[in-house]
Amino acid sequence: MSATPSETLPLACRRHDHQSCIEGAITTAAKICQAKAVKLTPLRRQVLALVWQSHKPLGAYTLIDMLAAADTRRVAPPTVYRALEFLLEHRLIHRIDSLNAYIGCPDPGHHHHNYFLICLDCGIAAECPTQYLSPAIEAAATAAGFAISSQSVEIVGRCPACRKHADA
Amino acid sequence: MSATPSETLPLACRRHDHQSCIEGAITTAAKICQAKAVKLTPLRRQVLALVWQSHKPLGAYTLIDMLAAADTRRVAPPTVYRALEFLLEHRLIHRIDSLNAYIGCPDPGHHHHNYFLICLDCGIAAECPTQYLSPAIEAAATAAGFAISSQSVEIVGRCPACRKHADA
DNA sequence: TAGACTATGTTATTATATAACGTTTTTTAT
DNA sequence: ATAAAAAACGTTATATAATAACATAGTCTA
Ligand SMILES: [Zn+2]
Ligand SMILES: [Zn+2]
Ligand SMILES: [Zn+2]
Ligand SMILES: [Zn+2]
Repeated sequence: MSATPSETLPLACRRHDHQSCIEGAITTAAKICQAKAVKLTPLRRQVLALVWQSHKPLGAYTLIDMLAAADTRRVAPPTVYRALEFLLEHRLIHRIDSLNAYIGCPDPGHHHHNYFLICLDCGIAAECPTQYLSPAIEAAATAAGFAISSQSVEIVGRCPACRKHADA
Repeated sequence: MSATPSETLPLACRRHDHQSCIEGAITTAAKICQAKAVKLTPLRRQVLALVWQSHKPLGAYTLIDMLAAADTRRVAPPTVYRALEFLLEHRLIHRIDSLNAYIGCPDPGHHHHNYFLICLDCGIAAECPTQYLSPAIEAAATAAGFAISSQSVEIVGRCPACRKHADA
């Protein structure tokens, strides 16, 4: 395995202060919602925080269980799906189609696409920088005469950390 | 809209003799299965033919309904899912994660990835040539230190034919 | 404060997929 | 040819993901 400069390693794959991931995500979300004059209600905020509990995508029903564990109240599916819908609409989270799961967006301020690197060992999903992929996708669509409306890339493999373990 | 040379237009988007798509797919599948010494049973062949009824991805339960309509016998989900699993395993079909649906592979002989252009108007899904995307995806994964195991690109938009209608 | 609107609660249902086990058919080994 | 094994398919039940339809509560505005 060739070394990868640590600056290019996805944050999700590096040791980091994850608490500040969570706090930053909530703070940013609050700002964005305020700017848009939409409401980040307690429920929506709580679901966002739960989605951010790790860098692993979580399913809707897992979130329901987590809500139940946190609150001693069990919400029904529509409740959490509505919160997810809101968070998706305002691009605060992404949906990973191949996993039926949801993950926090680390950069909701800037419009970008659904590009993910997903580790089949540890389950983390890291957003994939746009620079390599976006031009290629546009070229492919243009060549075929398609007008792009949305796009998604899901690369499944083994993350740097898990590769190290596997090698050892 | 800029003109696209018709040679680069996906077959799915052009007028064509679709009967020969179906027949070609079955013939090729039969050859591949023979070469691998695996069995393209009547059920598997029938599911493959149904998947190929159009260039639109079909869900498993739609296939069950189509089997029922064709045969006056209704198979249970596991039956069709097993056939789909076989066809997926031998790369005779692809799964479109964003649609929970399945589509025939026009070139099962050559290993390639799950790259699709999907029309949100007419529903067709065209395989996307590898040349633009594959290097970009490899570059993105390498930069992040990921070892790729599988990859999928789903570009949703409007196909050339539907763009024409929309323009008119 | 009435009316409109938004958000959440509640119940039921739909859609997608798999587990577990039984039967039939095909293949392989004797 | 026949027994054992494997593969394919049938059947029932269930898991998992998502939404429809309607009720209630909170919020904003006129
Ligand atoms: Zn973090
Ligand atoms: Zn990993
Ligand atoms: Zn065709
Ligand atoms: Zn179309």
